[in-house]
Amino acid sequence: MQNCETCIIRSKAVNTLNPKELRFLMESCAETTYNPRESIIKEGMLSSHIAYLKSGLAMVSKKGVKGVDQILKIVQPGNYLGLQTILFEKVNQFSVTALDKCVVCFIDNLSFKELISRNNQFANELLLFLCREELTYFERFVNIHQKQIAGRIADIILFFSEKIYANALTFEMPLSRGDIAALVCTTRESVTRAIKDLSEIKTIRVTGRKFEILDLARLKKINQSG
Amino acid sequence: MQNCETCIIRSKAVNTLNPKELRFLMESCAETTYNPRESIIKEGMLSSHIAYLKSGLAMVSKKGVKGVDQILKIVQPGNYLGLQTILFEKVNQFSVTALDKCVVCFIDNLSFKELISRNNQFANELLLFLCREELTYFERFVNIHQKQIAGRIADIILFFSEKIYANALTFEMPLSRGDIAALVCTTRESVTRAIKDLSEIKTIRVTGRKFEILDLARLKKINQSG
DNA sequence: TTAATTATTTGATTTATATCACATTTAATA
DNA sequence: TATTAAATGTGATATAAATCAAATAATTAA
Repeated sequence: MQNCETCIIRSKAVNTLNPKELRFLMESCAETTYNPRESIIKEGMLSSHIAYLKSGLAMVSKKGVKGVDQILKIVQPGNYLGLQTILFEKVNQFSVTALDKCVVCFIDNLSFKELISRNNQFANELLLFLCREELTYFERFVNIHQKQIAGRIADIILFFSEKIYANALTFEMPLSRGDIAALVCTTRESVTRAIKDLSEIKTIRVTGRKFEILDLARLKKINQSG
Repeated sequence: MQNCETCIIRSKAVNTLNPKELRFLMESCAETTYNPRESIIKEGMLSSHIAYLKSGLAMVSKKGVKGVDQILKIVQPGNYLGLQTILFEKVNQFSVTALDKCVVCFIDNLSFKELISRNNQFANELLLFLCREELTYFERFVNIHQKQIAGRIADIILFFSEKIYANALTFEMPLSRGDIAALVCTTRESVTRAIKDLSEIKTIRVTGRKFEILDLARLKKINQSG
């Protein structure tokens, strides 16, 4: 059993719970640690719990018609993972894989639903969470097709720099070239070439998985212009 | 003021309201009728209401980096339109346009939020609605890149036949060739060509906007195989 | 350390689709 | 009904990116 009362990365939703509800949550909560590349949620498997990422970095992916996995998003600590599956209790509609060492809290579906119907502030926060997520997908959907590969690569480099590594200009990319391809809807080879192109015009410097942004303004421009 | 009490296309969420709450909803509700191609919600404009599609067909679209509008989805009666904007009260993140003659109910944001916090069954139904929507987007996102144009066109023909026109094999397409392009992420010309290709192998017959499915099995196969 | 995988890079080639330019049909308006 | 405008179709061409194939580089296992 976890101590949700002292958890420092509690979700906004959990923050709305009263002491009694929080104890109820604690009693139906279990914490697990994952190594990099370990599967946290497996698409097609029976789902019984909602996952909450306490620490580490994870990715959400889903199989398409060709059987190839596409990465839907990178998840940071403080986010729910299987929220959308509350509906389809039966099977997971996507996979979640650890990129770092990850600490994940699991809450069983039933208890989670119980909290939703008990506390409407809790439900409200979840609503906001889902709305925000959906708008992010809209953005992503609309842009991924209107940009060519260099633009999309610029986009994810900026994403990691800004969103994941707090505006660091140098960072270690947790994704392989193949992962990046699955994230921006292209092939491994095209990712390599796009990175090479961006390097040749001195916008970035890349050695293996170490990424360094040399010309932030230009990178942003490439991201915008596609 | 509308009569929500007798509305036959009430959302599952609204069905959870008690008589008092329903009256509250009615008092903050206004109904408007739109002609085909009329704008119901305009991206970038200040948003103050949540829209609910009572009848007709509408499309949700959003501008990408290139300034080109992409169609995110086709909305059928019984669905909320601006739900995701509850968060960003300021501006609409997408546009909604009528395809048919549409009847739309508007509820002001504040009253809607009030209902969420008053009735947790209401909030719960909205949660389920958003979850279902998100899973649909996942599906769409993952597949649109793994299929080539013929497969995507097959997909939307099947979508209209099955989902919009109750499995009718003959139907009037409410979208122009350009709209279809915006929906499946391609160009007007490529849509024309794909339709021509499908027609030549006698899978469909198309005259103007009249679509007829001749070989359903084959169309489904093309949809699956990409 | 060496061998054996696995990941990445690079070049050559192919292909699906975008783009351009123009013809034709259909719908809207005077 | 004639005139204009908008939507659609069609061919030629260009191009971004996929695919194929093979060489390096980097990990992992023995």
